[in-house]
Amino acid sequence: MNGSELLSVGEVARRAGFATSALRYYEGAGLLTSTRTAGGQRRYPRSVLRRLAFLRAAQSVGLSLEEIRAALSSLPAERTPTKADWERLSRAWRARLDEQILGLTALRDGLSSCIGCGCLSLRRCALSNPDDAARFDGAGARYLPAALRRPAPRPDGMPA
Amino acid sequence: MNGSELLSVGEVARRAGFATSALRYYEGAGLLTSTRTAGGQRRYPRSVLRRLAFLRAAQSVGLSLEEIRAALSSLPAERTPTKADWERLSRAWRARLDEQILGLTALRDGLSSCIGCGCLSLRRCALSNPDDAARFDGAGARYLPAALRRPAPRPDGMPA
DNA sequence: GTGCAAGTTGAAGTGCACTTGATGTCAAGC
DNA sequence: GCTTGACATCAAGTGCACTTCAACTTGCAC
Repeated sequence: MNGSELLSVGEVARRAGFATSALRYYEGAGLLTSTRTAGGQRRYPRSVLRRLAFLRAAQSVGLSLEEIRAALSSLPAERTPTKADWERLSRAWRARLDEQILGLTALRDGLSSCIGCGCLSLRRCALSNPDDAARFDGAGARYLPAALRRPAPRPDGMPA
Repeated sequence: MNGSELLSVGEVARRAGFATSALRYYEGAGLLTSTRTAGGQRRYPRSVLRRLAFLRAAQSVGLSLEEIRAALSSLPAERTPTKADWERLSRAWRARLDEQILGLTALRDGLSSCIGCGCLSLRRCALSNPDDAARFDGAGARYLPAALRRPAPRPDGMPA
Protein backbone atom coordinates (compact mmCIF):
# COMPACT_ATOMS: atom_id res chain seq x y z
CA MET A 1 0.00 0.00 0.00
CA ASN A 2 3.03 2.21 0.23
CA GLY A 3 3.37 4.06 -3.04
CA SER A 4 6.85 5.37 -2.40
CA GLU A 5 9.07 2.35 -2.90
CA LEU A 6 11.45 3.06 -5.69
CA LEU A 7 12.82 0.65 -8.27
CA SER A 8 16.35 0.28 -9.56
CA VAL A 9 17.15 0.03 -13.27
CA GLY A 10 17.66 -3.68 -13.06
CA GLU A 11 14.35 -4.10 -11.30
CA VAL A 12 12.53 -2.03 -13.90
CA ALA A 13 14.33 -3.78 -16.75
CA ARG A 14 13.30 -7.15 -15.38
CA ARG A 15 9.70 -6.17 -14.75
CA ALA A 16 9.21 -4.28 -17.98
CA GLY A 17 11.22 -6.57 -20.20
CA PHE A 18 13.69 -4.00 -21.46
CA ALA A 19 17.46 -4.05 -21.31
CA THR A 20 18.95 -1.65 -18.79
CA SER A 21 20.89 -0.07 -21.62
CA ALA A 22 17.58 0.69 -23.33
CA LEU A 23 16.27 2.36 -20.19
CA ARG A 24 19.33 4.58 -19.98
CA TYR A 25 18.98 5.32 -23.65
CA TYR A 26 15.33 6.29 -23.18
CA GLU A 27 16.31 8.60 -20.37
CA GLY A 28 18.85 10.26 -22.60
CA ALA A 29 16.20 10.60 -25.27
CA GLY A 30 13.82 12.29 -22.87
CA LEU A 31 11.30 9.46 -22.67
CA LEU A 32 11.99 8.63 -19.06
CA THR A 33 13.14 10.46 -15.98
CA SER A 34 14.58 9.16 -12.77
CA THR A 35 15.67 10.36 -9.40
CA ARG A 36 19.09 9.41 -8.07
CA THR A 37 20.38 7.92 -4.87
CA ALA A 38 23.13 9.70 -2.95
CA GLY A 39 25.58 7.52 -4.84
CA GLY A 40 24.14 8.47 -8.22
CA GLN A 41 22.13 5.37 -9.04
CA ARG A 42 18.77 5.66 -10.78
CA ARG A 43 15.56 5.14 -8.88
CA TYR A 44 12.19 4.94 -10.61
CA PRO A 45 8.65 5.29 -9.29
CA ARG A 46 6.26 2.44 -10.03
CA SER A 47 4.54 4.57 -12.63
CA VAL A 48 7.50 4.08 -14.92
CA LEU A 49 6.24 0.57 -15.58
CA ARG A 50 3.04 1.86 -17.05
CA ARG A 51 4.96 4.40 -19.02
CA LEU A 52 7.10 1.64 -20.44
CA ALA A 53 4.06 -0.49 -21.20
CA PHE A 54 2.73 2.38 -23.22
CA LEU A 55 6.08 2.89 -24.87
CA ARG A 56 6.27 -0.74 -25.89
CA ALA A 57 2.73 -0.73 -27.22
CA ALA A 58 3.32 2.44 -29.17
CA GLN A 59 6.51 1.07 -30.67
CA SER A 60 4.64 -2.00 -31.75
CA VAL A 61 2.24 0.02 -33.82
CA GLY A 62 5.15 1.61 -35.58
CA LEU A 63 5.63 4.92 -33.87
CA SER A 64 9.06 6.46 -33.55
CA LEU A 65 10.57 7.24 -30.19
CA GLU A 66 10.21 10.90 -31.01
CA GLU A 67 6.47 10.55 -31.54
CA ILE A 68 6.18 8.57 -28.34
CA ARG A 69 8.26 11.12 -26.52
CA ALA A 70 5.90 13.84 -27.67
CA ALA A 71 2.90 11.88 -26.47
CA LEU A 72 4.44 11.02 -23.14
CA SER A 73 5.48 14.59 -22.57
CA SER A 74 1.82 15.37 -22.01
CA LEU A 75 1.96 13.26 -18.89
CA PRO A 76 2.88 14.96 -15.62
CA ALA A 77 6.54 14.35 -14.86
CA GLU A 78 6.27 14.92 -11.15
CA ARG A 79 3.14 13.24 -9.91
CA THR A 80 2.01 9.75 -10.84
CA PRO A 81 -0.25 10.00 -13.89
CA THR A 82 -3.90 9.60 -13.08
CA LYS A 83 -6.59 7.72 -14.92
CA ALA A 84 -7.59 11.02 -16.47
CA ASP A 85 -4.04 11.61 -17.72
CA TRP A 86 -3.93 8.27 -19.47
CA GLU A 87 -7.41 8.70 -20.87
CA ARG A 88 -6.44 11.96 -22.47
CA LEU A 89 -3.48 10.24 -24.08
CA SER A 90 -5.73 7.38 -25.06
CA ARG A 91 -8.19 9.66 -26.82
CA ALA A 92 -5.41 11.35 -28.72
CA TRP A 93 -4.12 8.02 -29.98
CA ARG A 94 -7.42 6.42 -30.73
CA ALA A 95 -7.70 8.26 -34.01
CA ARG A 96 -4.30 7.06 -35.07
CA LEU A 97 -5.07 3.51 -34.12
CA ASP A 98 -8.44 3.67 -35.86
CA GLU A 99 -6.71 4.87 -38.98
CA GLN A 100 -4.13 2.14 -38.80
CA ILE A 101 -6.75 -0.54 -38.22
CA LEU A 102 -8.71 0.75 -41.17
CA GLY A 103 -5.63 0.68 -43.31
CA LEU A 104 -4.73 -2.83 -42.36
CA THR A 105 -8.25 -4.00 -43.03
CA ALA A 106 -8.16 -2.35 -46.44
CA LEU A 107 -4.82 -3.97 -47.05
CA ARG A 108 -6.04 -7.39 -46.00
CA ASP A 109 -9.13 -7.17 -48.14
CA GLY A 110 -7.19 -5.50 -50.91
CA LEU A 111 -4.78 -8.36 -51.08
CA SER A 112 -7.43 -10.45 -52.73
CA SER A 113 -9.53 -7.74 -54.28
CA CYS A 114 -6.74 -5.73 -55.79
CA ILE A 115 -3.34 -7.32 -55.82
CA GLY A 116 -4.93 -10.65 -56.45
CA CYS A 117 -7.48 -9.39 -58.93
CA GLY A 118 -5.27 -9.38 -61.95
CA CYS A 119 -6.34 -5.87 -62.86
CA LEU A 120 -3.50 -4.14 -64.57
CA SER A 121 -4.49 -0.59 -63.77
CA LEU A 122 -2.31 -0.24 -60.74
CA ARG A 123 -3.02 3.47 -60.65
CA ARG A 124 -6.52 2.91 -59.30
CA CYS A 125 -5.36 0.26 -56.92
CA ALA A 126 -6.56 0.44 -53.35
CA LEU A 127 -3.31 -0.85 -52.03
CA SER A 128 -0.72 1.57 -53.13
CA ASN A 129 -1.23 4.56 -55.28
CA PRO A 130 2.09 6.34 -55.25
CA ASP A 131 0.95 8.78 -57.89
CA ASP A 132 -1.73 9.92 -55.49
CA ALA A 133 0.67 9.91 -52.61
CA ALA A 134 3.06 12.07 -54.55
CA ARG A 135 0.33 14.44 -55.61
CA PHE A 136 -0.73 17.14 -53.24
CA ASP A 137 -4.40 16.77 -54.00
CA GLY A 138 -7.20 16.26 -51.55
CA ALA A 139 -9.71 15.04 -54.09
CA GLY A 140 -10.68 11.47 -54.69
CA ALA A 141 -11.05 8.59 -52.32
CA ARG A 142 -8.03 7.73 -50.29
CA TYR A 143 -8.01 4.01 -49.96
CA LEU A 144 -4.92 3.57 -47.89
CA PRO A 145 -4.90 5.92 -44.91
CA ALA A 146 -1.90 8.13 -44.42
CA ALA A 147 -0.60 6.09 -41.52
CA LEU A 148 -0.03 3.18 -43.83
CA ARG A 149 1.34 5.13 -46.69
CA ARG A 150 4.66 5.61 -45.02
CA PRO A 151 6.20 8.71 -46.55
CA ALA A 152 8.17 6.90 -49.21
CA PRO A 153 11.77 7.68 -48.14
CA ARG A 154 12.25 10.63 -50.49
CA PRO A 155 11.54 9.58 -54.04
CA ASP A 156 14.10 10.97 -56.43
CA GLY A 157 11.89 13.61 -57.94
CA MET A 158 11.20 15.54 -54.76
CA PRO A 159 14.28 16.98 -53.12
CA ALA A 160 12.23 18.71 -50.38
CA MET B 1 -2.08 -4.32 -75.59
CA ASN B 2 1.58 -5.05 -76.03
CA GLY B 3 2.90 -6.49 -72.80
CA SER B 4 6.55 -6.20 -73.68
CA GLU B 5 7.35 -2.53 -73.24
CA LEU B 6 10.04 -2.21 -70.65
CA LEU B 7 10.53 0.52 -68.10
CA SER B 8 13.70 2.29 -67.03
CA VAL B 9 14.63 2.81 -63.39
CA GLY B 10 13.61 6.42 -63.50
CA GLU B 11 10.26 5.49 -64.98
CA VAL B 12 9.66 2.84 -62.35
CA ALA B 13 10.84 5.15 -59.60
CA ARG B 14 8.43 7.84 -60.74
CA ARG B 15 5.49 5.51 -61.15
CA ALA B 16 6.06 3.55 -57.97
CA GLY B 17 7.15 6.43 -55.79
CA PHE B 18 10.52 5.06 -54.82
CA ALA B 19 13.94 6.60 -55.25
CA THR B 20 16.06 5.02 -57.95
CA SER B 21 18.67 4.32 -55.32
CA ALA B 22 16.08 2.30 -53.42
CA LEU B 23 15.30 0.26 -56.50
CA ARG B 24 18.96 -0.56 -56.99
CA TYR B 25 19.20 -1.39 -53.33
CA TYR B 26 16.22 -3.73 -53.57
CA GLU B 27 17.81 -5.44 -56.52
CA GLY B 28 20.97 -5.96 -54.54
CA ALA B 29 18.89 -7.33 -51.69
CA GLY B 30 17.20 -9.82 -53.98
CA LEU B 31 13.76 -8.24 -53.91
CA LEU B 32 13.78 -7.19 -57.53
CA THR B 33 15.33 -8.39 -60.73
CA SER B 34 15.87 -6.61 -63.99
CA THR B 35 17.08 -7.27 -67.49
CA ARG B 36 19.70 -5.03 -69.00
CA THR B 37 20.06 -3.14 -72.25
CA ALA B 38 23.12 -3.68 -74.43
CA GLY B 39 24.63 -0.69 -72.64
CA GLY B 40 23.96 -2.13 -69.21
CA GLN B 41 20.97 -0.08 -68.14
CA ARG B 42 18.16 -1.69 -66.17
CA ARG B 43 14.87 -2.50 -67.81
CA TYR B 44 11.85 -3.67 -65.86
CA PRO B 45 8.65 -5.38 -66.92
CA ARG B 46 5.39 -3.74 -65.91
CA SER B 47 4.88 -6.39 -63.28
CA VAL B 48 7.58 -4.77 -61.19
CA LEU B 49 5.07 -2.06 -60.33
CA ARG B 50 2.78 -4.54 -58.69
CA ARG B 51 5.70 -6.09 -56.93
CA LEU B 52 6.66 -2.72 -55.59
CA ALA B 53 3.10 -1.99 -54.55
CA PHE B 54 3.17 -5.16 -52.54
CA LEU B 55 6.56 -4.27 -51.14
CA ARG B 56 5.38 -0.88 -50.01
CA ALA B 57 2.24 -2.30 -48.46
CA ALA B 58 4.19 -4.98 -46.65
CA GLN B 59 6.68 -2.46 -45.34
CA SER B 60 3.84 -0.39 -44.04
CA VAL B 61 2.58 -3.19 -41.88
CA GLY B 62 6.00 -3.48 -40.36
CA LEU B 63 7.63 -6.34 -42.20
CA SER B 64 11.35 -6.36 -42.80
CA LEU B 65 12.79 -6.49 -46.28
CA GLU B 66 13.97 -9.99 -45.55
CA GLU B 67 10.46 -11.16 -44.76
CA ILE B 68 9.16 -9.46 -47.86
CA ARG B 69 11.95 -10.98 -49.90
CA ALA B 70 10.95 -14.40 -48.66
CA ALA B 71 7.34 -13.79 -49.60
CA LEU B 72 8.16 -12.40 -53.02
CA SER B 73 10.48 -15.26 -53.76
CA SER B 74 7.40 -17.42 -54.08
CA LEU B 75 6.47 -15.43 -57.16
CA PRO B 76 7.76 -16.61 -60.53
CA ALA B 77 10.79 -14.58 -61.50
CA GLU B 78 10.51 -15.19 -65.20
CA ARG B 79 6.90 -14.94 -66.19
CA THR B 80 4.55 -12.21 -65.07
CA PRO B 81 2.81 -13.34 -61.88
CA THR B 82 -0.74 -14.42 -62.42
CA LYS B 83 -3.81 -13.76 -60.36
CA ALA B 84 -3.32 -17.18 -58.84
CA ASP B 85 0.25 -16.32 -57.84
CA TRP B 86 -0.84 -13.21 -56.02
CA GLU B 87 -3.76 -14.98 -54.42
CA ARG B 88 -1.45 -17.59 -52.97
CA LEU B 89 0.69 -14.84 -51.51
CA SER B 90 -2.44 -13.11 -50.30
CA ARG B 91 -3.65 -16.15 -48.44
CA ALA B 92 -0.31 -16.59 -46.74
CA TRP B 93 -0.34 -13.02 -45.50
CA ARG B 94 -3.95 -12.84 -44.50
CA ALA B 95 -3.25 -14.60 -41.21
CA ARG B 96 -0.54 -12.14 -40.38
CA LEU B 97 -2.71 -9.19 -41.23
CA ASP B 98 -5.61 -10.63 -39.26
CA GLU B 99 -3.33 -10.99 -36.29
CA GLN B 100 -2.05 -7.48 -36.61
CA ILE B 101 -5.55 -6.06 -36.97
CA LEU B 102 -6.62 -7.98 -33.91
CA GLY B 103 -3.67 -6.66 -31.99
CA LEU B 104 -4.31 -3.09 -32.95
CA THR B 105 -7.94 -3.40 -32.03
CA ALA B 106 -6.97 -4.83 -28.66
CA LEU B 107 -4.50 -2.01 -28.24
CA ARG B 108 -7.04 0.63 -29.19
CA ASP B 109 -9.65 -0.75 -26.83
CA GLY B 110 -7.04 -1.45 -24.21
CA LEU B 111 -5.96 2.12 -24.19
CA SER B 112 -9.12 3.04 -22.38
CA SER B 113 -9.86 -0.25 -20.67
CA CYS B 114 -6.39 -0.96 -19.37
CA ILE B 115 -3.91 1.84 -19.60
CA GLY B 116 -6.64 4.30 -18.88
CA CYS B 117 -8.31 2.25 -16.20
CA GLY B 118 -6.12 3.26 -13.34
CA CYS B 119 -5.56 -0.34 -12.31
CA LEU B 120 -2.13 -0.73 -10.85
CA SER B 121 -1.68 -4.41 -11.58
CA LEU B 122 0.27 -4.01 -14.74
CA ARG B 123 1.02 -7.70 -14.73
CA ARG B 124 -2.50 -8.60 -15.84
CA CYS B 125 -2.65 -5.79 -18.33
CA ALA B 126 -3.89 -6.55 -21.81
CA LEU B 127 -1.52 -4.13 -23.39
CA SER B 128 1.89 -5.27 -22.47
CA ASN B 129 2.75 -8.13 -20.26
CA PRO B 130 6.49 -8.43 -20.52
CA ASP B 131 6.59 -11.00 -17.76
CA ASP B 132 4.40 -13.22 -19.86
CA ALA B 133 6.38 -12.40 -22.95
CA ALA B 134 9.57 -13.35 -21.17
CA ARG B 135 8.08 -16.54 -19.81
CA PHE B 136 8.00 -19.57 -22.01
CA ASP B 137 4.51 -20.60 -20.97
CA GLY B 138 1.60 -21.31 -23.23
CA ALA B 139 -1.03 -21.02 -20.54
CA GLY B 140 -3.30 -18.08 -20.00
CA ALA B 141 -4.91 -15.73 -22.44
CA ARG B 142 -2.59 -13.85 -24.70
CA TYR B 143 -4.14 -10.46 -25.16
CA LEU B 144 -1.62 -8.93 -27.44
CA PRO B 145 -0.90 -11.16 -30.42
CA ALA B 146 2.68 -12.05 -31.12
CA ALA B 147 2.89 -9.76 -34.12
CA LEU B 148 2.45 -6.78 -31.87
CA ARG B 149 4.68 -7.94 -29.10
CA ARG B 150 7.83 -7.11 -30.94
CA PRO B 151 10.52 -9.31 -29.46
CA ALA B 152 11.77 -6.83 -26.90
CA PRO B 153 15.32 -6.18 -28.19
CA ARG B 154 17.08 -8.65 -25.88
CA PRO B 155 16.32 -7.82 -22.28
CA ASP B 156 19.41 -8.01 -20.10
CA GLY B 157 18.59 -11.28 -18.46
CA MET B 158 18.49 -13.37 -21.61
CA PRO B 159 21.79 -13.54 -23.46
CA ALA B 160 20.41 -15.99 -26.07
C1' DG C 1 26.66 13.20 -84.66
C1' DT C 2 26.54 15.58 -80.60
C1' DG C 3 24.75 17.31 -76.19
C1' DC C 4 23.07 16.30 -71.88
C1' DA C 5 19.73 14.19 -68.82
C1' DA C 6 19.49 9.86 -67.13
C1' DG C 7 21.93 5.79 -66.22
C1' DT C 8 26.01 2.90 -64.16
C1' DT C 9 29.12 1.17 -60.07
C1' DG C 10 31.31 0.99 -55.58
C1' DA C 11 32.33 3.00 -51.40
C1' DA C 12 31.07 5.73 -47.90
C1' DG C 13 27.65 8.27 -45.19
C1' DT C 14 23.02 8.77 -42.53
C1' DG C 15 19.47 8.10 -38.92
C1' DC C 16 17.29 5.35 -35.77
C1' DA C 17 17.31 2.46 -31.87
C1' DC C 18 19.90 0.38 -29.42
C1' DT C 19 24.10 -2.69 -27.61
C1' DT C 20 28.83 -3.42 -26.26
C1' DG C 21 33.03 -2.42 -24.04
C1' DA C 22 36.16 -0.12 -21.01
C1' DT C 23 36.71 1.64 -16.76
C1' DG C 24 35.41 2.84 -12.53
C1' DT C 25 31.75 3.38 -8.26
C1' DC C 26 27.97 1.78 -5.13
C1' DA C 27 25.62 -1.02 -1.75
C1' DA C 28 23.88 -5.28 0.37
C1' DG C 29 25.41 -9.75 2.45
C1' DC C 30 28.46 -12.15 5.08
C1' DG D 1 35.08 -4.17 6.35
C1' DC D 2 35.40 -6.60 2.42
C1' DT D 3 33.73 -8.87 -1.49
C1' DT D 4 30.69 -9.14 -5.31
C1' DG D 5 27.23 -7.98 -8.36
C1' DA D 6 24.65 -4.21 -9.78
C1' DC D 7 25.22 0.33 -11.21
C1' DA D 8 27.57 4.59 -13.36
C1' DT D 9 29.48 7.17 -17.72
C1' DC D 10 31.14 7.71 -22.26
C1' DA D 11 32.66 6.27 -26.71
C1' DA D 12 32.27 3.26 -30.13
C1' DG D 13 29.95 -0.43 -32.56
C1' DT D 14 25.72 -2.75 -34.85
C1' DG D 15 21.93 -3.66 -38.18
C1' DC D 16 18.62 -2.06 -41.12
C1' DA D 17 17.22 0.59 -44.93
C1' DC D 18 18.55 3.52 -47.55
C1' DT D 19 21.04 7.99 -49.61
C1' DT D 20 24.95 10.46 -51.26
C1' DC D 21 29.12 11.04 -53.70
C1' DA D 22 32.55 10.59 -57.31
C1' DA D 23 33.70 9.19 -61.62
C1' DC D 24 32.25 7.50 -65.64
C1' DT D 25 28.81 5.68 -69.62
C1' DT D 26 24.24 5.48 -72.34
C1' DG D 27 20.88 6.73 -75.28
C1' DC D 28 17.18 9.73 -77.00
C1' DA D 29 16.26 14.54 -79.18
C1' DC D 30 17.57 17.56 -82.05
